[in-house]
Amino acid sequence: MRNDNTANWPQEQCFASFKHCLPVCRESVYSEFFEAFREDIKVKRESAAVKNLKIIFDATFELASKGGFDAMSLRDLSQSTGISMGGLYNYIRSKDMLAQMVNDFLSQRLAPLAYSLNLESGSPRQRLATRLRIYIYMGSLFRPWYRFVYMESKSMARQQRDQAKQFDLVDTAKLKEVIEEGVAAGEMHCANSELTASALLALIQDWYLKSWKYKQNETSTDDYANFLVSLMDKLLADNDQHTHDQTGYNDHSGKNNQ
Amino acid sequence: MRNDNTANWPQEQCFASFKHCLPVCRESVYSEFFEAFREDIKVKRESAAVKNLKIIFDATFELASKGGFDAMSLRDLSQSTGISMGGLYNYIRSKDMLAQMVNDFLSQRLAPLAYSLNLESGSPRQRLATRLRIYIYMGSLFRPWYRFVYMESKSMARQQRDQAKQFDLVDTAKLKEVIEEGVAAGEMHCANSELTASALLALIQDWYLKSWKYKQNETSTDDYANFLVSLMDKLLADNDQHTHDQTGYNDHSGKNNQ
DNA sequence: GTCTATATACGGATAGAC
DNA sequence: GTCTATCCGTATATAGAC
Repeated sequence: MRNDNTANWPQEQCFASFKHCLPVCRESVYSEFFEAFREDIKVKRESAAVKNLKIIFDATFELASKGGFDAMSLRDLSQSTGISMGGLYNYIRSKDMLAQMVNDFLSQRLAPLAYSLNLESGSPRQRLATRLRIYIYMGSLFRPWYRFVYMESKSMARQQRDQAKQFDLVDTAKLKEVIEEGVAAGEMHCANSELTASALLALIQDWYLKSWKYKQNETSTDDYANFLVSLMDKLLADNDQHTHDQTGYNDHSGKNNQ
Repeated sequence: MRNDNTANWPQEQCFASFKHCLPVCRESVYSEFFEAFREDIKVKRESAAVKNLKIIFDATFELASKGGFDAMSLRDLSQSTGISMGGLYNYIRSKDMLAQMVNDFLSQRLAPLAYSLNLESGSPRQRLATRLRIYIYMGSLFRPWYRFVYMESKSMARQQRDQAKQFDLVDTAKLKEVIEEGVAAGEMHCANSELTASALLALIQDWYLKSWKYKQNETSTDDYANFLVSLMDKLLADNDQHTHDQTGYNDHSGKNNQ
């Protein structure tokens, strides 16, 4: 369903071009999903399965987003999808597994897609900007998935829970690494790369966590990505003229960080 | 239990001085809580009530932080507190009310405390920095309360849920207002005050949402507050030399914002 | 003021008809 | 492949003893 001039994304960095290069789109995602979980899904006819998977998981995201996954009963889900309780169990092994499927699919199938794009070319500054954009674009495309995993990972088995924290740390570390390459190259300035990377990640997550807010004030995906990149540029600017004076406030920034 | 040179906080802006000026501390908070909910609490002897309220709510925060409020059963809570099921119902009207008490106490009692401090003196830049610090310091003092309300507001009654979003918008608007004063005064530069305010709020929230992470990398409250203020200074710096060039990327920032 | 025992309902899961 | 009917555990909440 997609072309694969995948390796050449950084041509013109906007949401539209990103979608065009990514090998999966919002519409084809449940075909991938079916393939990933063939073994667990009792229904074997692909057309029927894909159709119902979409109904079931879209409804799950909807219901879980108000009240949380734990508050959602399978009876709610049954009613909301029009699929009977017994029917649901042909698509999921258990309620817990339903959550785990979302988590696993996002972390093992969707998120890695982004890394199939070419991330390693260009200056550190360019690579950092590209990374930020990819996170935002992925968040826009698969927002309910990201949101669900962020909000509900705590409800999952210990293994998944630890994994979620691990991903947070890994993502932070990756951003930090590029920042430090930029600093080493003399292209950036940064007093605390750990906290700066953390902040960038927090702003990435805010994009899919507070979609209601950004929808309300009509911030588009490209608006947000552009804002985030320009924020990054300001944070990492190399002007040593430390902006304003510190106006009497004690700045212990030397103590920051590990 | 506290002095009240409340009106003069912005003396030396660090966590220690903030705690000293605030009329409530972590230890006295459940006395305030008891007073706020006298009517709902069947136990009338204050000493016993305050002691058990602390046990009950601290345990609630602990249990809700892993698994979520909805996944926590009152049996869990009973076991964890050493108070019987029947006993618990002398302190709360229902499980739902338990969550609502946290929400109401934070929004009506704790959060307003910060506004008793003097926020209106100084330049816009100073006032903005003071606001950011207050949010961070309040987050450090009452982290479980803030965390709970952020994570569990979706599980509450519609009224509380809408209120939580409302507070987010109000906080954003307040930050935005000060930013725009700074811009008007020629003290700051900002292309999109709405998104900038949103970003600052997201970073404030990250402080109490990801405490595990900041504990792990040994970022202290003052470290984070200082970082956030310096980040703000960079974002709002008035140098029109737009940092780096945009290196081939299309920047639609003119289209940003509503 | 705190406990034990219990009423009542609801949720997850499955068996078996169609 | 989907539905209905049902089992059974667990949850909230309360009544009443001490």
